[in-house]
Amino acid sequence: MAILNKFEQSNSAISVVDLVESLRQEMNKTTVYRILERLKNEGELHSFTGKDGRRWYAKNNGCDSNQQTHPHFQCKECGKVECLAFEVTIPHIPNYKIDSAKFLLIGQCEECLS
Amino acid sequence: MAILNKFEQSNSAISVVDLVESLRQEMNKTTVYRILERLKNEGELHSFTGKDGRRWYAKNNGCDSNQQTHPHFQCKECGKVECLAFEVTIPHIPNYKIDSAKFLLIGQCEECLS
DNA sequence: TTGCAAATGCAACTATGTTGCACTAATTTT
DNA sequence: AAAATTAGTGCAACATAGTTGCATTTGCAA
Repeated sequence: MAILNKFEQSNSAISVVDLVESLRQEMNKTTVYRILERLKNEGELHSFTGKDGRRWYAKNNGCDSNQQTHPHFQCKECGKVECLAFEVTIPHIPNYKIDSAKFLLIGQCEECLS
Repeated sequence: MAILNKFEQSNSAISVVDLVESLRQEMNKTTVYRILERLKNEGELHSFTGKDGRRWYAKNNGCDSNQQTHPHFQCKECGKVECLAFEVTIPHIPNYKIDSAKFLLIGQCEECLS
């Protein structure tokens, strides 16, 4: 479907805001939200929160166990978000049960630095 | 001032929503937002985003350099957020400049587990 | 064709957070 | 002490992300 296409074409994460906007003529925003949630439940996508508290989605390329997670990077200048290609071990805390972790790095990307 | 008191009394982080609510009779929500931002700039507090994208604040107990950050933990049952008492090294990425990092662990806290 | 379930559209709503502007301290200056 | 500047507060209106209820459409199966 149209939404998955968007993720095939770009390797970056895409914000829900952008998706709703760019699909405005094809489908309703409620539909976009619902499809994204479905794709997440089906394991095609994963979601996380950007530096401003808005939701982003990205393709699931295998990975993401209970022990490991990959960080995301957001450029504070252009706003772009990427999945970083390495895994981080989720720390263990005595007496707590950790299900998942969100690791967001904020800074400047290659293009914005030059 | 009244807001700092709230943070002295509790060691957990406090969500802006809770603060606005609990101070409703003493001050306007705009004022709460502004004071929180000021305390953050002055280095008294730090802010971050909870699992649902809402903003939380917590006391600054020294620490938080450019190289290290402490993770936050949010209980998915009771919603409580805590600063974790250890530091995590912020990874270095070639050609990128990393300014800061947000590390949020999600799971169940001691009380909710028992 | 009929009937049912899943998917979509639409409008209204909720909630977080922001902004502009007026008003009120609190300080400083003369 | 009076006037003038500055910082802090309140209020209302706004902006935007995300959700919900309900009606309508679509697709598929009996």
